[in-house]
Amino acid sequence: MNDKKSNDPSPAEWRVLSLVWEEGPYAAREVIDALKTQVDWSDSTVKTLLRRLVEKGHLQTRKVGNSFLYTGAGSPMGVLKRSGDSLLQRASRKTIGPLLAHLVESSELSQKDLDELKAMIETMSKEGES
Amino acid sequence: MNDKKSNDPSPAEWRVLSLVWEEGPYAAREVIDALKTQVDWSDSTVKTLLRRLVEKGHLQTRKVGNSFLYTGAGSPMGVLKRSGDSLLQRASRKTIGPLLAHLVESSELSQKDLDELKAMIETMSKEGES
DNA sequence: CTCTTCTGTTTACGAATGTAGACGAAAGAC
DNA sequence: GTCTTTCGTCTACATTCGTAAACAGAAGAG
Repeated sequence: MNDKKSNDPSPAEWRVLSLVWEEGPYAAREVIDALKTQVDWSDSTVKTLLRRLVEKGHLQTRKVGNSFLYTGAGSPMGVLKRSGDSLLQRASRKTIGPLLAHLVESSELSQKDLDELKAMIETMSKEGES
Repeated sequence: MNDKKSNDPSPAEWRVLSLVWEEGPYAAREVIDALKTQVDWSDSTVKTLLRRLVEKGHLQTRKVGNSFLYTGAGSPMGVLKRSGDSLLQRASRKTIGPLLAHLVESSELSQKDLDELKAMIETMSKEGES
Protein backbone atom coordinates (compact mmCIF):
# COMPACT_ATOMS: atom_id res chain seq x y z
CA MET A 1 0.00 0.00 0.00
CA ASN A 2 1.92 2.91 -1.26
CA ASP A 3 1.33 6.15 0.53
CA LYS A 4 0.97 8.17 -2.62
CA LYS A 5 -1.05 10.93 -1.08
CA SER A 6 1.47 13.40 -2.40
CA ASN A 7 0.69 16.04 0.14
CA ASP A 8 2.93 18.85 -0.92
CA PRO A 9 4.70 20.96 1.68
CA SER A 10 3.22 24.29 2.63
CA PRO A 11 5.37 27.42 2.29
CA ALA A 12 6.44 27.38 5.91
CA GLU A 13 7.22 23.70 5.70
CA TRP A 14 9.39 24.32 2.66
CA ARG A 15 11.84 26.36 4.68
CA VAL A 16 12.38 23.48 7.01
CA LEU A 17 12.44 20.92 4.28
CA SER A 18 15.02 22.64 2.09
CA LEU A 19 17.25 23.12 5.04
CA VAL A 20 17.21 19.45 5.92
CA TRP A 21 17.65 18.48 2.30
CA GLU A 22 20.65 20.69 1.86
CA GLU A 23 22.42 20.40 5.14
CA GLY A 24 21.71 16.79 5.58
CA PRO A 25 20.63 14.80 8.60
CA TYR A 26 19.81 17.19 11.38
CA ALA A 27 18.42 16.79 14.84
CA ALA A 28 15.44 18.94 15.73
CA ARG A 29 17.65 21.24 17.76
CA GLU A 30 19.97 21.85 14.84
CA VAL A 31 17.09 22.69 12.58
CA ILE A 32 15.69 25.05 15.18
CA ASP A 33 18.99 26.84 15.61
CA ALA A 34 19.74 27.04 11.91
CA LEU A 35 16.35 28.58 11.26
CA LYS A 36 16.76 31.08 14.08
CA THR A 37 19.13 33.02 11.87
CA GLN A 38 16.52 33.32 9.14
CA VAL A 39 13.08 33.52 10.67
CA ASP A 40 11.60 34.30 14.02
CA TRP A 41 9.84 31.10 14.92
CA SER A 42 9.52 29.57 18.33
CA ASP A 43 11.00 26.16 18.95
CA SER A 44 7.52 24.75 19.07
CA THR A 45 6.71 26.03 15.65
CA VAL A 46 9.67 24.29 14.11
CA LYS A 47 8.87 21.08 15.94
CA THR A 48 5.36 21.18 14.55
CA LEU A 49 6.61 21.74 11.04
CA LEU A 50 9.04 18.85 11.35
CA ARG A 51 6.27 16.60 12.57
CA ARG A 52 3.98 17.56 9.73
CA LEU A 53 6.73 16.99 7.20
CA VAL A 54 7.23 13.51 8.56
CA GLU A 55 3.49 12.89 8.42
CA LYS A 56 3.41 14.03 4.83
CA GLY A 57 6.26 11.71 4.05
CA HIS A 58 8.82 14.32 3.11
CA LEU A 59 11.09 13.63 6.03
CA GLN A 60 12.22 10.45 7.61
CA THR A 61 13.48 9.95 11.14
CA ARG A 62 16.05 7.76 12.75
CA LYS A 63 16.25 7.49 16.51
CA VAL A 64 19.60 8.46 17.92
CA GLY A 65 19.86 8.44 21.67
CA ASN A 66 16.92 10.28 23.06
CA SER A 67 16.23 12.31 19.99
CA PHE A 68 15.64 11.97 16.28
CA LEU A 69 17.69 12.62 13.22
CA TYR A 70 15.68 14.02 10.36
CA THR A 71 16.57 13.13 6.81
CA GLY A 72 14.87 13.88 3.54
CA ALA A 73 12.71 11.07 2.25
CA GLY A 74 12.49 10.79 -1.49
CA SER A 75 14.22 13.07 -3.91
CA PRO A 76 13.84 16.83 -3.87
CA MET A 77 13.41 16.87 -7.61
CA GLY A 78 10.13 15.02 -7.43
CA VAL A 79 8.55 17.62 -5.21
CA LEU A 80 10.17 20.47 -7.07
CA LYS A 81 8.91 19.24 -10.39
CA ARG A 82 5.41 18.95 -9.09
CA SER A 83 5.56 22.53 -7.90
CA GLY A 84 7.03 23.56 -11.21
CA ASP A 85 4.34 21.82 -13.17
CA SER A 86 1.58 23.48 -11.27
CA LEU A 87 3.21 26.80 -11.97
CA LEU A 88 3.24 26.05 -15.67
CA GLN A 89 -0.40 25.16 -15.61
CA ARG A 90 -1.14 28.63 -14.41
CA ALA A 91 0.51 30.25 -17.37
CA SER A 92 -1.05 30.52 -20.82
CA ARG A 93 0.34 30.12 -24.30
CA LYS A 94 1.00 33.81 -24.25
CA THR A 95 2.59 34.22 -20.83
CA ILE A 96 4.59 31.04 -20.65
CA GLY A 97 7.49 32.32 -22.74
CA PRO A 98 8.02 35.49 -20.75
CA LEU A 99 7.57 33.55 -17.55
CA LEU A 100 10.28 31.07 -18.42
CA ALA A 101 12.52 33.91 -19.51
CA HIS A 102 12.00 35.60 -16.19
CA LEU A 103 12.80 32.44 -14.31
CA VAL A 104 15.98 31.72 -16.22
CA GLU A 105 17.06 35.30 -15.89
CA SER A 106 16.56 35.61 -12.19
CA SER A 107 17.79 32.19 -11.25
CA GLU A 108 21.52 32.86 -11.35
CA LEU A 109 22.38 29.65 -13.11
CA SER A 110 25.95 28.47 -13.24
CA GLN A 111 27.79 28.54 -16.53
CA LYS A 112 27.44 24.81 -16.74
CA ASP A 113 23.71 24.94 -16.22
CA LEU A 114 23.44 27.67 -18.81
CA ASP A 115 25.34 25.60 -21.32
CA GLU A 116 23.19 22.59 -20.72
CA LEU A 117 20.05 24.58 -21.00
CA LYS A 118 21.19 26.11 -24.24
CA ALA A 119 22.04 22.72 -25.65
CA MET A 120 18.65 21.44 -24.68
CA ILE A 121 16.92 24.32 -26.37
CA GLU A 122 18.90 23.75 -29.52
CA THR A 123 17.87 20.13 -29.57
CA MET A 124 14.27 21.07 -29.03
CA SER A 125 14.43 23.55 -31.86
CA LYS A 126 15.74 20.98 -34.28
CA GLU A 127 13.15 18.44 -33.29
CA GLY A 128 10.50 21.01 -33.87
CA GLU A 129 11.42 21.44 -37.52
CA SER A 130 9.01 19.73 -39.82
CA MET B 1 -3.23 54.53 -0.92
CA ASN B 2 -2.30 51.58 -3.00
CA ASP B 3 -3.78 48.28 -1.96
CA LYS B 4 -0.53 46.40 -2.13
CA LYS B 5 -1.63 43.52 0.01
CA SER B 6 -0.69 41.19 -2.80
CA ASN B 7 -2.79 38.31 -1.62
CA ASP B 8 -1.92 35.65 -4.11
CA PRO B 9 -4.63 33.40 -5.48
CA SER B 10 -5.07 29.96 -4.00
CA PRO B 11 -4.89 26.94 -6.31
CA ALA B 12 -8.64 26.74 -6.74
CA GLU B 13 -8.82 30.45 -7.38
CA TRP B 14 -6.18 30.11 -10.08
CA ARG B 15 -8.44 28.00 -12.22
CA VAL B 16 -11.03 30.72 -12.25
CA LEU B 17 -8.53 33.49 -12.66
CA SER B 18 -6.71 32.03 -15.64
CA LEU B 19 -9.97 31.39 -17.35
CA VAL B 20 -11.08 34.98 -17.00
CA TRP B 21 -7.67 36.26 -18.01
CA GLU B 22 -7.59 34.19 -21.15
CA GLU B 23 -11.16 34.26 -22.32
CA GLY B 24 -11.75 37.82 -21.42
CA PRO B 25 -14.64 39.50 -19.71
CA TYR B 26 -17.06 36.88 -18.53
CA ALA B 27 -20.25 36.97 -16.55
CA ALA B 28 -20.42 34.67 -13.56
CA ARG B 29 -22.65 32.29 -15.48
CA GLU B 30 -20.16 31.96 -18.30
CA VAL B 31 -17.37 31.21 -15.89
CA ILE B 32 -19.50 28.62 -14.16
CA ASP B 33 -20.39 26.91 -17.42
CA ALA B 34 -16.87 27.02 -18.80
CA LEU B 35 -15.54 25.43 -15.64
CA LYS B 36 -18.17 22.73 -15.64
CA THR B 37 -16.29 21.03 -18.45
CA GLN B 38 -13.13 20.87 -16.38
CA VAL B 39 -14.03 20.45 -12.73
CA ASP B 40 -16.98 19.35 -10.73
CA TRP B 41 -17.80 22.43 -8.72
CA SER B 42 -21.21 23.69 -7.74
CA ASP B 43 -22.34 27.09 -8.93
CA SER B 44 -21.93 28.38 -5.42
CA THR B 45 -18.33 27.33 -5.29
CA VAL B 46 -17.47 29.27 -8.38
CA LYS B 47 -19.35 32.29 -7.15
CA THR B 48 -17.37 32.19 -3.93
CA LEU B 49 -14.09 31.95 -5.79
CA LEU B 50 -15.04 34.88 -8.00
CA ARG B 51 -15.91 36.94 -4.97
CA ARG B 52 -12.65 36.12 -3.24
CA LEU B 53 -10.70 36.99 -6.36
CA VAL B 54 -12.36 40.37 -6.46
CA GLU B 55 -11.61 40.87 -2.78
CA LYS B 56 -7.98 40.02 -3.38
CA GLY B 57 -7.89 42.49 -6.21
CA HIS B 58 -7.22 40.04 -9.02
CA LEU B 59 -10.55 40.57 -10.71
CA GLN B 60 -12.52 43.66 -11.40
CA THR B 61 -16.25 43.91 -12.00
CA ARG B 62 -18.43 46.04 -14.16
CA LYS B 63 -22.16 46.04 -13.72
CA VAL B 64 -24.04 45.07 -16.84
CA GLY B 65 -27.78 44.82 -16.49
CA ASN B 66 -28.51 42.80 -13.41
CA SER B 67 -25.26 40.98 -13.30
CA PHE B 68 -21.53 41.56 -13.34
CA LEU B 69 -18.84 41.22 -15.91
CA TYR B 70 -15.56 39.99 -14.50
CA THR B 71 -12.29 41.20 -15.95
CA GLY B 72 -8.73 40.65 -14.87
CA ALA B 73 -7.31 43.49 -12.83
CA GLY B 74 -3.62 44.08 -13.23
CA SER B 75 -1.35 42.07 -15.43
CA PRO B 76 -1.05 38.30 -15.22
CA MET B 77 2.71 38.53 -15.40
CA GLY B 78 2.99 40.19 -12.03
CA VAL B 79 1.24 37.38 -10.27
CA LEU B 80 2.95 34.74 -12.36
CA LYS B 81 6.35 36.12 -11.60
CA ARG B 82 5.67 36.15 -7.92
CA SER B 83 4.68 32.49 -8.09
CA GLY B 84 7.74 31.77 -10.15
CA ASP B 85 10.02 33.49 -7.72
CA SER B 86 8.72 31.56 -4.79
CA LEU B 87 9.31 28.39 -6.72
CA LEU B 88 12.91 29.37 -7.34
CA GLN B 89 13.44 30.06 -3.68
CA ARG B 90 12.58 26.48 -2.98
CA ALA B 91 15.29 25.14 -5.20
CA SER B 92 18.96 24.98 -4.26
CA ARG B 93 22.12 25.68 -6.16
CA LYS B 94 22.14 22.04 -7.07
CA THR B 95 18.54 21.53 -8.08
CA ILE B 96 17.85 24.78 -9.81
CA GLY B 97 19.50 23.82 -13.09
CA PRO B 98 17.61 20.57 -13.50
CA LEU B 99 14.44 22.27 -12.40
CA LEU B 100 14.70 24.96 -15.04
CA ALA B 101 15.54 22.33 -17.61
CA HIS B 102 12.46 20.40 -16.66
CA LEU B 103 10.31 23.46 -16.93
CA VAL B 104 11.59 24.49 -20.33
CA GLU B 105 11.30 20.97 -21.57
CA SER B 106 7.75 20.39 -20.50
CA SER B 107 6.44 23.78 -21.33
CA GLU B 108 5.93 23.33 -25.06
CA LEU B 109 7.35 26.70 -25.97
CA SER B 110 6.81 28.10 -29.43
CA GLN B 111 9.75 28.34 -31.79
CA LYS B 112 9.80 32.05 -31.23
CA ASP B 113 9.92 31.67 -27.47
CA LEU B 114 12.67 29.10 -27.81
CA ASP B 115 14.72 31.45 -29.96
CA GLU B 116 14.30 34.30 -27.54
CA LEU B 117 15.22 32.15 -24.62
CA LYS B 118 18.31 30.92 -26.38
CA ALA B 119 19.37 34.43 -27.24
CA MET B 120 18.91 35.44 -23.66
CA ILE B 121 21.02 32.59 -22.43
CA GLU B 122 23.76 33.49 -24.85
CA THR B 123 23.79 37.03 -23.61
CA MET B 124 23.91 35.86 -20.03
CA SER B 125 26.81 33.58 -20.82
CA LYS B 126 28.83 36.39 -22.32
CA GLU B 127 28.12 38.69 -19.45
CA GLY B 128 29.27 36.02 -17.09
CA GLU B 129 32.73 35.92 -18.62
CA SER B 130 35.33 37.69 -16.52
C1' DC C 1 19.84 10.56 44.22
C1' DT C 2 17.71 15.25 43.23
C1' DC C 3 17.28 19.35 40.31
C1' DT C 4 17.54 21.24 35.85
C1' DT C 5 17.41 20.95 31.00
C1' DC C 6 16.06 18.88 26.79
C1' DT C 7 13.21 16.12 23.78
C1' DG C 8 9.22 14.71 21.72
C1' DT C 9 3.99 14.81 22.15
C1' DT C 10 -0.50 16.86 22.89
C1' DT C 11 -3.52 20.52 22.53
C1' DA C 12 -4.91 25.12 20.91
C1' DC C 13 -6.61 28.61 18.13
C1' DG C 14 -7.22 32.08 14.56
C1' DA C 15 -6.83 32.68 9.45
C1' DA C 16 -7.17 30.79 4.88
C1' DT C 17 -9.08 27.40 1.74
C1' DG C 18 -12.29 24.17 -0.51
C1' DT C 19 -16.86 23.41 -1.07
C1' DA C 20 -21.59 24.54 -0.94
C1' DG C 21 -26.61 25.45 0.83
C1' DA C 22 -30.03 29.19 1.80
C1' DC C 23 -32.11 33.39 0.79
C1' DG C 24 -33.81 37.81 -0.88
C1' DA C 25 -34.09 40.79 -4.88
C1' DA C 26 -34.44 41.38 -9.69
C1' DA C 27 -35.54 39.82 -14.37
C1' DG C 28 -38.05 37.14 -17.57
C1' DA C 29 -42.08 34.10 -19.01
C1' DC C 30 -46.83 34.20 -20.17
C1' DG D 1 -49.65 41.01 -12.68
C1' DT D 2 -48.23 36.30 -10.97
C1' DC D 3 -44.87 32.40 -11.25
C1' DT D 4 -40.32 30.89 -12.14
C1' DT D 5 -35.61 31.39 -13.07
C1' DT D 6 -31.41 33.67 -12.16
C1' DC D 7 -28.17 36.61 -9.69
C1' DG D 8 -25.49 38.10 -6.13
C1' DT D 9 -24.91 37.90 -1.00
C1' DC D 10 -24.73 35.68 3.47
C1' DT D 11 -23.79 31.85 6.19
C1' DA D 12 -21.62 27.42 7.10
C1' DC D 13 -18.40 23.96 8.01
C1' DA D 14 -14.53 20.69 7.62
C1' DT D 15 -9.56 20.88 6.61
C1' DT D 16 -5.07 22.87 6.31
C1' DC D 17 -1.72 26.22 7.77
C1' DG D 18 0.87 29.34 10.81
C1' DT D 19 2.15 29.79 15.28
C1' DA D 20 2.91 28.33 19.84
C1' DA D 21 2.07 27.10 24.93
C1' DA D 22 1.84 23.16 28.13
C1' DC D 23 3.38 18.90 29.59
C1' DA D 24 5.45 14.30 30.51
C1' DG D 25 9.45 11.52 30.29
C1' DA D 26 14.50 11.04 29.54
C1' DA D 27 19.18 12.73 30.00
C1' DG D 28 22.63 15.34 32.24
C1' DA D 29 24.65 18.22 36.34
C1' DG D 30 26.52 17.94 40.74
